[in-house]
Amino acid sequence: MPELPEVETIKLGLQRKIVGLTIKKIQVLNPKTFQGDEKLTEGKQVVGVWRRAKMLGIDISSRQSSAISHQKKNQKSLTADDSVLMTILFHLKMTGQLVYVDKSDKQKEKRLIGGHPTEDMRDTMPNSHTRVILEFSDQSKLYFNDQRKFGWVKVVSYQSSAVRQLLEKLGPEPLEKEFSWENLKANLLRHKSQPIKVAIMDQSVIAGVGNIYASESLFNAKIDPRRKVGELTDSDFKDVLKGLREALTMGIKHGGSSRAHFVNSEGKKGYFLDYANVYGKVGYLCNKCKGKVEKITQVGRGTYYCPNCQH
DNA sequence: CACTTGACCTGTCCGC
DNA sequence: TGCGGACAGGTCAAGT
Repeated sequence: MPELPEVETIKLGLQRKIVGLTIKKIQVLNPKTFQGDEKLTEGKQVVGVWRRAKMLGIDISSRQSSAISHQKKNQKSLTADDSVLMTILFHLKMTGQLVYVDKSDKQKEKRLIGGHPTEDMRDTMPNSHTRVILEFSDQSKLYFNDQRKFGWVKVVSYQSSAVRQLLEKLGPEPLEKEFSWENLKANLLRHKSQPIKVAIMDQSVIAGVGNIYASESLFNAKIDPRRKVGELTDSDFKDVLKGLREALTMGIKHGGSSRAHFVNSEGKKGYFLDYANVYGKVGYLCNKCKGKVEKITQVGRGTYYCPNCQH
């Protein structure tokens, strides 16, 4: 499931809710989902929530409230602040969910996302797919659910080289202003013979793009997903970056994509797919040209595109 | 090396 | 209705 916009949606939700809370304990229901020492988190305070690529981190510190306002500002970079020693790192892979439940949720407010009434799974937590539960000292809980058990939760130290390597091999964040089409071109050209669709899903080229947004981005860019990176012109690279940013921004705006599993931190779906041009639309008529949207397979994954619009 | 396939898991949907 | 197979947002590791 979760690509950049979905993880970003969760991050934004959690930043509002759990920063400042103290962790009482972590309950591990599926040992294979969890790595590290959960005891290290007990009594620690959440000082920040960040996203990098499709990973989400919850920073914890034993230091009291003074650290919080400072930490809230910039959660992306690994700050030099030595009060942040540990982070709880999550990867949701295909079916992971992070659902936060506190007592006030009993009086469920009816909210709309993208004009749609939303479902709410908070009152059915935990369920048969719950793998890890973070319990906070105010009795609220954060549930990590994952039907397929591909996802993971790790308690790690920033000092550990394993974590640094994990984060360092990721490409740049596509929504950062400093990231230019020249950067994108340079990274893509390391994979000249790959089809562009495959190359933009490579996390070392750009961070956070998965199967849905790869298809949508190339539709925006009017570029055929099968074209080899080495054949693209500068104008194409510019279009790819613009298309990526459009798709990812729209994804965040509509609260992510819920094909089957994705829900935000409030247990509610996202509606980007209602606005998708090609993903999941085989046989539908293209919004732009009224031609037929087609599906092909690349590296074993479905790619959707409009042969008439994309060249 | 680059590229492909399989593995990790569970669930749903579709065709026979 | 039942059963087998394909497929599903992601990433590794191993094989060719």
